Amino acid sequence: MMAADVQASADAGRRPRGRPRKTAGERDDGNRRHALLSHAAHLFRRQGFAATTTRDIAAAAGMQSGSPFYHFKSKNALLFAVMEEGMHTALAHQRAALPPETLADLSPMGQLHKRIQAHFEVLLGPGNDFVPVMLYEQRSLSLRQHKQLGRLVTEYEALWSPILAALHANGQLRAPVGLARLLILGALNWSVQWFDAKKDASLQDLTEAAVGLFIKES
Amino acid sequence: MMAADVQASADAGRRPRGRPRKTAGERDDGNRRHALLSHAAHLFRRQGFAATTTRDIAAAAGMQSGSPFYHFKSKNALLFAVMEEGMHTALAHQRAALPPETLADLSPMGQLHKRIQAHFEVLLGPGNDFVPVMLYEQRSLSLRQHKQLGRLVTEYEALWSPILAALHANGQLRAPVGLARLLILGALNWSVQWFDAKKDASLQDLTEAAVGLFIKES
DNA sequence: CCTACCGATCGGTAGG
DNA sequence: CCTACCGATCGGTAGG
Repeated sequence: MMAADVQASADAGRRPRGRPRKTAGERDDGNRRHALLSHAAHLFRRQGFAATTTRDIAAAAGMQSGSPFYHFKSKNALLFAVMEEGMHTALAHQRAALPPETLADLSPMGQLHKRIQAHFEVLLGPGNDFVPVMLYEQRSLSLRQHKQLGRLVTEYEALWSPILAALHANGQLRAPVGLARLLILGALNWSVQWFDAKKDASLQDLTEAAVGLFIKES
Repeated sequence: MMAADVQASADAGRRPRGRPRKTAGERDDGNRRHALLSHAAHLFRRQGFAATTTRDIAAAAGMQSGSPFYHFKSKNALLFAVMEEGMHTALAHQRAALPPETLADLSPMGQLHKRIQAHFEVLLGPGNDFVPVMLYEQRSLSLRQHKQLGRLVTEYEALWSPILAALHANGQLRAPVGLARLLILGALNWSVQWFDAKKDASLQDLTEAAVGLFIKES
């Protein structure tokens, strides 16, 4: 579900006990590193970046307080890595949900429906803390980090613009395309604040409501 | 524009120089207290609550590091006071923009237009940091604070529901009223993230775009 | 509201 | 990745 869980422990031999020791030739770097990432994402989302300590993250991953800095050069680098993974997940999910070669088979409204559905799935699906962190913690990024992430964000927005332009041309979307995109994505992103997987509506209900809200009768 | 700027220094007599000293009988409590509030709002918005120190706030208000605690019992109490003022401002502005007795003169769509415009004015108008802080820092509230603020939020939402219900009955709003309200307010609130008073559109453009996006032709 | 201060915590590092 | 640690900072308080 969530990007790559690189190689776990391939060599499942007897281990003395206690913490796993890496023997020569065994590389589980990606393993521990990603454990840090995903606990960081969870804590950043719940408490915010500034209110989360590197000790919290280390403890959640079962490490000692200094160990995160073996994998990441700073707390900030950890945040950026979380956000980058969030964007990559979102982009991959959108591309899988609406592959370029199937575009011709769907009406603009059908395409928007797919986009909105995929957006909600990544944003509100179980265990996806990476994207919410990306949306709500950009303030804590350095300027260069912000610019670098901005490239991925632009890429993501570009997936929406042609669809909205077609709807606008159709008369199914009033409002200038640029503002419409910002308002629509805002409506979707804000759902992180109130959507509760238990009560409330399902992701499907949400998707229908959003399409109905934005799109005029054909 | 921004709630109450209680009594400034009524007794504008000669002051020795240096910091103002309160002589017996002179009470400028509200004055300094509100200076703290408004600098806190500004810093909380720019840096986030957790990343802002009480020393930052004190310095911005021209005080020493311990002085904010003379006015507020904790950093958290300061945050709550900022949010409460934010909600009171928003409620007051909505009521002024669409007084109950004028409701009958406007179509549901005209009413929604007024509501959206007033919302943008408070959210994006100059010097209004209180509402953005309220929207984006609720995570840092205690449970009782959150509940107390929740009452004001409910009050605010109640200003929208009848209008949306009327539009729904009219056929001008597709999507269930409850979800529509959440999605619409989300679209508006997210504008804090991207609206730049300089470039981009004006508040007026934004309002037109939002109404056009949500509402079907009459 | 200032002065002077405390205890606790935090991000990060050396050295293995 | 752990151990042991440092310098800096932070929220808050006593006492005036």
